[in-house]
Amino acid sequence: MPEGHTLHRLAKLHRRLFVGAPVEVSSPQGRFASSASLVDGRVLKRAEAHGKHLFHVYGPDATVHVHLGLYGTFDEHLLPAAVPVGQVRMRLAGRTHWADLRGPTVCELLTSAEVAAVRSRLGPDPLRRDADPDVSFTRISASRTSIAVLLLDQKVLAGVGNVYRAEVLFRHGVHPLTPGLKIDQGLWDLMWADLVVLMRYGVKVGRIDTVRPEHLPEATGRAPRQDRHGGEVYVYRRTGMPCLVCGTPIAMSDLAGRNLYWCPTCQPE
DNA sequence: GATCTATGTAGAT
DNA sequence: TCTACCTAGATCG
Repeated sequence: MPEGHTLHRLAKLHRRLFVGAPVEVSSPQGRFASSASLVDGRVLKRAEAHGKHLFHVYGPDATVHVHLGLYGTFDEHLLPAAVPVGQVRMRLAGRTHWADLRGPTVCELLTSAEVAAVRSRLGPDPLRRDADPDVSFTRISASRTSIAVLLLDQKVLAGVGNVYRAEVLFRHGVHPLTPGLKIDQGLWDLMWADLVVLMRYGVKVGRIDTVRPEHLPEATGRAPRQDRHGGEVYVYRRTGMPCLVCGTPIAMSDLAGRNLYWCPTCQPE
């Protein structure tokens, strides 16, 4: 379930469970074994997220960089640790809890300079206090590329994935193929502020809910709950189902290899 | 049990 | 624009 909120939630959880104490780090699967041995037993200093990237900082020259990709997962449990099941890339064991990482796109040990290089390729993250939405707007307003593609470009802004993209475009009545340069500053400021609210909520509850109460199926009697991703949304994966606002069937198409969902009536061209 | 699909990205073409 | 990566839940039969 990895959009930015998932990684920030993990960072928060790992701060609580592991930061400030020595951590046993291993790689039952073996693919991370040599790096794990370099941080095994050291005190975890910080855990933080930038966009969809997670960083476990052990020292100035030892940070574990994790990207979950499409199917990576972390799971955390109370000690004692169980025998590893399946392909566990990295296992952490602290004073009270242990955690397993499976299926990440990236799990690597970096120096602080390498971390800086990774982060320099990321745009502002709506979930970080240091984020400047104008940096995103500068790129968006200079681009003929569609806003739907720009929202997934992690250099433009970091942390938004396919669900938040679809939902924020719906909530602002923006057609996905609108060129970036047609998005004015006022609209972008509203979309950014909305992402901050939606994604902070996602960090808090651990799932993506974007539907206003008055639009919920219970209130409208219009459509059954759509729960495939664990939350309540307007358009994501609701192809052919009636729009919660106007009843028009939700549309889907492929855009740059990703599924795109929108309401043809609420988001006119 | 087999098959399909996906909230992502890098690298090849 | 295409493919590989590599996991789990949903769906099919």
